[in-house]
Amino acid sequence: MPQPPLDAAKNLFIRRWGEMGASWGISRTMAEIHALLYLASAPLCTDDVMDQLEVSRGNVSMNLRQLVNWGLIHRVHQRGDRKEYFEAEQDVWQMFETITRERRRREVEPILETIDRCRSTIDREKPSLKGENLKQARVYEKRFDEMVRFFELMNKVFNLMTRVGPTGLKRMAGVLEKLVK
Amino acid sequence: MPQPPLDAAKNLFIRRWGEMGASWGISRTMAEIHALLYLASAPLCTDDVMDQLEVSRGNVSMNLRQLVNWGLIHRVHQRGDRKEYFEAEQDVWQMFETITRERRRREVEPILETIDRCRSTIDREKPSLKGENLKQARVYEKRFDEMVRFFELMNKVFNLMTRVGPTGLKRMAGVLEKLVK
DNA sequence: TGATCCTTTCAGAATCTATTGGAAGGATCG
DNA sequence: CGATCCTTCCAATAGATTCTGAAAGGATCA
Repeated sequence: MPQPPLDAAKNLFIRRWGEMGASWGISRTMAEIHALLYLASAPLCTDDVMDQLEVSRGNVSMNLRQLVNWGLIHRVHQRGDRKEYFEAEQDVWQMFETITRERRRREVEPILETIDRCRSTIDREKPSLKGENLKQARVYEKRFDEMVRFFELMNKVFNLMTRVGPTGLKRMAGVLEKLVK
Repeated sequence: MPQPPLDAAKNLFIRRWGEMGASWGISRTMAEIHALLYLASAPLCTDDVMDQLEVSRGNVSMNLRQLVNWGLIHRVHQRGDRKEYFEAEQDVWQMFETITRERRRREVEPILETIDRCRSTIDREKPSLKGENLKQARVYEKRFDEMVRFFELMNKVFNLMTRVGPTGLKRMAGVLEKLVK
């Protein structure tokens, strides 16, 4: 007994959000659960999710946990009910902050650390190299340094972006627009 | 007969870049090939890649093609040689532009289009709803609108970022830093 | 034209990831 | 305490992705 009109929109959004998640590292189901909770006007419990998305209990449990770990959804206790309920972070900017923070921690930091190690190796070996090898070392140095500089600037910009929020960002967009001209 | 010192750094970077790619939607091998070419001081051919990464010819061929499609590497003809060679885009900012453009096209645009459709559905149905359903409709409206606004602002900011490049961005970081205080 | 060299394609195999469903673990209640 | 209700874990399996290797397709050369 679904109410067709609104559910059509809801399901469409959920499906698309799931696909999008899949092209990130997020599993389709995890993204769908997130979408479902994002749209929900009240917290949902495990069974609600199971019914609406038609996935198993174990699967829902796992993915809810991951979402909680990421900080994209929160556990909510409904008084007078033993079940646990979940609700999504509603503020899109908060979501953005959470996602970029997590992704940077999981993806950017390791690569920066790796490049750092690579740089040290090269610095260490460079004095004893000559000819072709020295040339090669110089190329590596240049590439690594450019990449580090890029990531560090990006890090900074994203930090600032989350701190100034949407209003600040809009103002910033204004400034940039003048720069472009 | 590898020259150990530099290869250690190279291989470390390649491996890490591969892992990172995997946590995006990019296959490990594709990312590794990209890393290999990014570090290379001269264009490489299919066999070079096969040898260095120990993957099959077919695999290399497929992934090179994808990388070319993305615009992350370019075909290069070495005069006096029938083979095709490949070199990576060296400019990190150019890389960034390419990647964000592609990802926005593949990921952000579809979701915006979907939300648009969802919005229309709701607008269309809203007049005929009442009570609980109307309330629900209003919640959906709010959520969708917030999300659209977010993506549109982001789109704008990214466009500007790629247009002003690193120098502009640094200047912008300065402006933002003042805003934060 | 035939020989050579290189690239692309693709079906099947290997590998990796996600999902299920049942069993085990904890709470809370009477 | 046992009964009930809910969550989590996990081994087996289903499903998806990636990779291989061989065959076919194109170029270029003499």
